[in-house]
Amino acid sequence: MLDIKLIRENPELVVKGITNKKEPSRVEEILKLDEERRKLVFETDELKAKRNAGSQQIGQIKKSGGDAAALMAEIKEIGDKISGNDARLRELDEELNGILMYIPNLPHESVPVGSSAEENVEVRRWLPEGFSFEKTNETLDHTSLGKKLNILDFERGTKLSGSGFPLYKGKGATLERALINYMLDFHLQKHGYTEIFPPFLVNRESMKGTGQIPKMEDDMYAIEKDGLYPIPTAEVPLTNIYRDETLQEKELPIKFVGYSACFRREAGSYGKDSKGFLRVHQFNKVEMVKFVKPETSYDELEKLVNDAEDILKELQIPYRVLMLCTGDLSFSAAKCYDIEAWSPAEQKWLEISSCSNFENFQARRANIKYKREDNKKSDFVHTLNGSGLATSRLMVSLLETNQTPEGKIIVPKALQKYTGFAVIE
RNA sequence: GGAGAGUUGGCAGAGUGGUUGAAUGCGGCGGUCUUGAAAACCGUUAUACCCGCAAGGGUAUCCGGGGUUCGAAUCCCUGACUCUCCGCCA
Repeated sequence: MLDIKLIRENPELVVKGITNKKEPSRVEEILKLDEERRKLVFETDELKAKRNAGSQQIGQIKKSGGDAAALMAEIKEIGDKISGNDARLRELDEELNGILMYIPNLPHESVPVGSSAEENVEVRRWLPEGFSFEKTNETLDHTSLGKKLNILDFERGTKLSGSGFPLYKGKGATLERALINYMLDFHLQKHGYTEIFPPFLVNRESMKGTGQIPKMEDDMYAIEKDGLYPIPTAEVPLTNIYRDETLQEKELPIKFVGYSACFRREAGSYGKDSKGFLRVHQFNKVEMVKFVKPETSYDELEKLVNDAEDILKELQIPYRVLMLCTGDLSFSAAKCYDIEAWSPAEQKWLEISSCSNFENFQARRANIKYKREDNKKSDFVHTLNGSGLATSRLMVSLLETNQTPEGKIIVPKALQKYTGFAVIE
């Protein structure tokens, strides 16, 4: 949520940011509603002041045994006017809020202006020693490998739940679990995060807090009977941990890491990247979330990306880091780096992590503040999050990069103590 | 699922429909005293919004939302949550 004051005072700046994000700007509408609202608030507050004074007077008259009927009638009239104004005010608030909830965060000034993914900027890439982009005749894709080695069963996953619900089997299941545990331990031990095991279903307020709702509502699963939503990422519970709370400055930065299953409807994306793990409705992800002071959030973003990259380096997975351009930036993000791992069989890069700084956009929605030590005032924190990492597409790259010409999988060294085996054959 | 009790400021806890943003205690902050500290004493101690250059003023907030009333922390309706007992259950 953007600060209404920012919109009021710098409308052209806001319009520019929204336009660069390829979102509809409704700033004119907002300004009009805001003005009407303020006028009405002023008028109504004055009426209320009058009523309060009158009511007190009535109390005094009654106490001293006088007749207050005339004054009571007069004040009642004011009261009726107030009721009318309040009703209109509620309408205005609802309307204004409704629009504000759909206004995206503004891109940071360092973000390249662009209209689509093609204009994202590659900032670096990392390749293991001796790595080659060449695809040999023997290179199998992850679905073939999964079938051949009997570790992935997409067909039966579909039988159970529908397409996009992968089923891992045998060493595949173990490998998946090992990957999750390995990544969690890595961030805990090497990067100093605190582990959270969150609920996988959250209420509507939480979904609003991080910005999934209302804009992306169609992409979310919903359990209507209970008013709950299966989380699309652990970002939602992890960030909402401090919803409606005020933190102390000395507590910051707070760094959480947590595993969750992630559920996404992927509405409207049928047919795109539908093979195997490339686009699924349920996947596993280890997510990092930070609450930081505003002045440090961009440094923290760089560190966050590095934390995610460290995993890939140790797993010897080729990857590149992209800075997203304004047009590809998500609704809530001010700046975002994507990490993409190389898929030898697909011969393309697959997004496996997205690390974003939301500045105070989420903190405003979720009302997460901190008390400053210098002036004792409270201010919104900045929130960040990044996948560290999503397992499904990582699994694609992991299986494909570590296959031998005979179609076996060599488990990366770092994972072996988690899997208990070194080869899948 | 059934029955009951509850939710008040950072915390504990009082509160009769009428100058209650809210007693009291603790904590926090500032000060006096002290070589320093403790103790004691004195003072202070929320948030949001609106008007205003400012000083300042106003409004709202006692779990959320609606209502009754000239006036609601207090009465009514509704939702959420917590606790106790019963039932069911991995």
